[in-house]
Amino acid sequence: MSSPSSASIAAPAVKICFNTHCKESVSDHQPPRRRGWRLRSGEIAELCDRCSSAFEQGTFCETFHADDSGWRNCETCVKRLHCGCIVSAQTYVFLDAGGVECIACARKSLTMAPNQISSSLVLMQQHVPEGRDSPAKTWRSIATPLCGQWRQAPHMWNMTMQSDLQQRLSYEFDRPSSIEKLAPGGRHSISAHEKKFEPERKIATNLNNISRDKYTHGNTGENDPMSIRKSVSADPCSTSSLVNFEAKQNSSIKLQQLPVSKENSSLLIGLPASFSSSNGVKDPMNLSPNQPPAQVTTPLSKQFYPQRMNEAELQVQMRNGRTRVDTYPRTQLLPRYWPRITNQEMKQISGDPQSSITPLFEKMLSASDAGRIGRLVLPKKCAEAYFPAISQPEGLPLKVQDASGKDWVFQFRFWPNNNSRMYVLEGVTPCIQAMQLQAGDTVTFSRIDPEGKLVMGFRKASNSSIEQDPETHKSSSEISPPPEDQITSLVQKDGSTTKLLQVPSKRKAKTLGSKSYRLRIENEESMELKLTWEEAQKLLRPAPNSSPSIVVIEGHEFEEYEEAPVLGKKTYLTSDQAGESHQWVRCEECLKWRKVPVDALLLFRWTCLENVWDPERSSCSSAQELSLEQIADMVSCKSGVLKKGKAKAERDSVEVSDGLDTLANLAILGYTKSLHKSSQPTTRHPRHKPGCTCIVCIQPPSGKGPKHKPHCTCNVCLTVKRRFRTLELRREKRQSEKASETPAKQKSPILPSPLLSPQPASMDVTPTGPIDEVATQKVDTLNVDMVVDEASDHRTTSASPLKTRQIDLNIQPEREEEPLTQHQSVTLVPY
DNA sequence: GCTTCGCATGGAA
DNA sequence: GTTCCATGCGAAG
Repeated sequence: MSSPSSASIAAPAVKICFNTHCKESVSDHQPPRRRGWRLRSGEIAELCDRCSSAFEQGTFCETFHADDSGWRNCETCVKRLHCGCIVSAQTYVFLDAGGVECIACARKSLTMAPNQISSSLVLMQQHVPEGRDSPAKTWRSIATPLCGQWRQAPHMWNMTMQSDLQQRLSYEFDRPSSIEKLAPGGRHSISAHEKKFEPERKIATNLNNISRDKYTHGNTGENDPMSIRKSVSADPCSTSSLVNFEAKQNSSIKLQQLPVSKENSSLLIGLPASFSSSNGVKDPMNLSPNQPPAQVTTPLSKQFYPQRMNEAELQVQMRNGRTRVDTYPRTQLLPRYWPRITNQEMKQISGDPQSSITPLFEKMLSASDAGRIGRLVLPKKCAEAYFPAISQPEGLPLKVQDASGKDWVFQFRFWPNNNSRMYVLEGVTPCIQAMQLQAGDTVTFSRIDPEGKLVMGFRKASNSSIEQDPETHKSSSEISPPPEDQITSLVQKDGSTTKLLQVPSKRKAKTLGSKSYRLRIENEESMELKLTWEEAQKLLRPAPNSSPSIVVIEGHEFEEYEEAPVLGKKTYLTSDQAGESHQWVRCEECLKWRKVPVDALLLFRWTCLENVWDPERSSCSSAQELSLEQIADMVSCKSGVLKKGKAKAERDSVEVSDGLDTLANLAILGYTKSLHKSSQPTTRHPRHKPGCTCIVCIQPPSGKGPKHKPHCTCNVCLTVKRRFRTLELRREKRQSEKASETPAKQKSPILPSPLLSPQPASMDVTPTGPIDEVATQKVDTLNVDMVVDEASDHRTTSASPLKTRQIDLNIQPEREEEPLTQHQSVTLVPY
């Protein structure tokens, strides 16, 4: 049985209307109006007058396919679309986020955001089988240009397919000799990556078959798309099969910025050239084991392989339409590496219509990256996708322009790592310092074409404070001008600096793992934890509304607080010429410096309104006493002093730093609200100095130090024993006072008491036997858990986040593995 | 003793 | 279970 297509094509003299629902004959003198849709073979379906009219009016499917499956609605205008046949294949596009959109709406979208639609839509149009929705239906539809392509969720399926197609097509069509390698089973290897995406492989395999068919059937055009089309069977309603080449060729959707030769555009749009290792060693990113060695086609690649750029390769580039760096499926990168630059910004940067900027990727600097080691770890996929392939660990120098227009040369190299590679940029310290970047800041890599210049922008971490949830990002019309700190500097090819709007995102916080938690804390502008012990001591304040009790230990009188300390406001102390000391503090609101009494202990977010000592300057509108110079002197002087003494201070404080970190983190983690409350004069404990024997200072750091024997009589043990007894007695007294009014359901997570029942579940609360014995046993291991607990009196309610927060001042990593016995596990509660 | 380099390790995705 | 990557750490300079 011959198909309609073969009938119409093979026997032009006696033509029947291509519409299978129609048996009308078609005149030989075919007027244009009788031409219908383009077949996959490249021919145009020939229709009778009636069908042609229906087609031209866009009612063909409604007329003839009304009962067929595949009807959907345009996501934008809700118009009914038949997605089940080739007739209407050009009237809609698949959306990245799932669903379909009519071509009219798609055009509008394209006008607004050409780049973000082009490739994905075309690819989807081409390759997505019928009825196969995007696997990522939860992704938000791209509604506005400013939502930008970089904010789109990845379309893994689409991307993977693209990658695979790229491999195969570039392999098959770029290489005249490839015919020998197209024999069945001739595929050399299937990567794990491909195995994961078997459907895509099938599609690509079908393409393989097309190609093979092309050759085996003796078509002559080496790269003639038409010859391929002819080899494709034409089933008018089989959009589920293979590739709709016409979708690309005829669609009004054009791939922007893609120089595509007319002849091959339908086949080769989006196909990459590829970098390859200079020595021919296969790079993981090389597209095929048989990939030609040097399809170096990008301007960027000129920087790396100028000698390899020849006319033939340029032709390849032109044929392929896009360069390797352009076409590497960006969505294969982890979202945290997606560059957050919108099309608008790119236009703004490129300025010159002949040039364009291509955001490549970005990376938030880790502590290691920003540290003095001078190595910036590059995400592997980014490095392999956007930087030149390197085969030797030594790598090669890479010139990158920074935001100030200065050129930097980094060594782009890798280390072998777990059968893989770890890519780094070496020698970045000067650049990072010049940009004043630190851990948590983000560097962005982009490329300006046609120069191919690599540019390195940056974004300070302070953006995080204004980051929005991408789920709630606004449409273009709602977007207001960006705050200044959302602007990233980037350098144009002429050296001038262009400011880039950085689309806020919440991604950073999401991608920060626990390992990076400290990093995040460090980025909290308001939480400057990069403190020496002495600095931190000055900043610690008793929790608001907590009243101290006095305890005397070793002759020292202590104020004990039952709540965790909070961080106070950082201030500067100065002395005037008369020798009088002043304390200077900066208002959180107006940033003006105010003078306060030396002994004033201020809130973390102190403002002028709280300047009770100087009514004239208790408003942000009041003038500042200090000149800018004086402020600069004061700050720089103090900072300098701090830095000078930093090494020593760190050494001095190392033994308590862990406890301090924990204290500080604690204050941040759960009690930021406390920071805003008033703080009263704090502990009378003398400043912690070397030699201090307080319970904090005597702790060995992080599990270091000798284990204490059961009958150890050292200062630590004696102190702990004493304190435990004191605390226990006090607690018992308190609890007995409350016993009558507190339901038994109140389980103390802290300490046992005859008045408490049932037995607490917490491991920290399982002592039995005499207090002293328990205390001694606890001291034996010196696993002193300082339970920061509101639970002493009214604080035993479950609502308190403090309840379960523990500070282990004697951190012993191995402790977690040690099962606590009933006797061993007891918690001391220093107040 | 300090810095740099290269690799190893282990937590996170 | 695998891969990635932040960071630790020892060797070498």
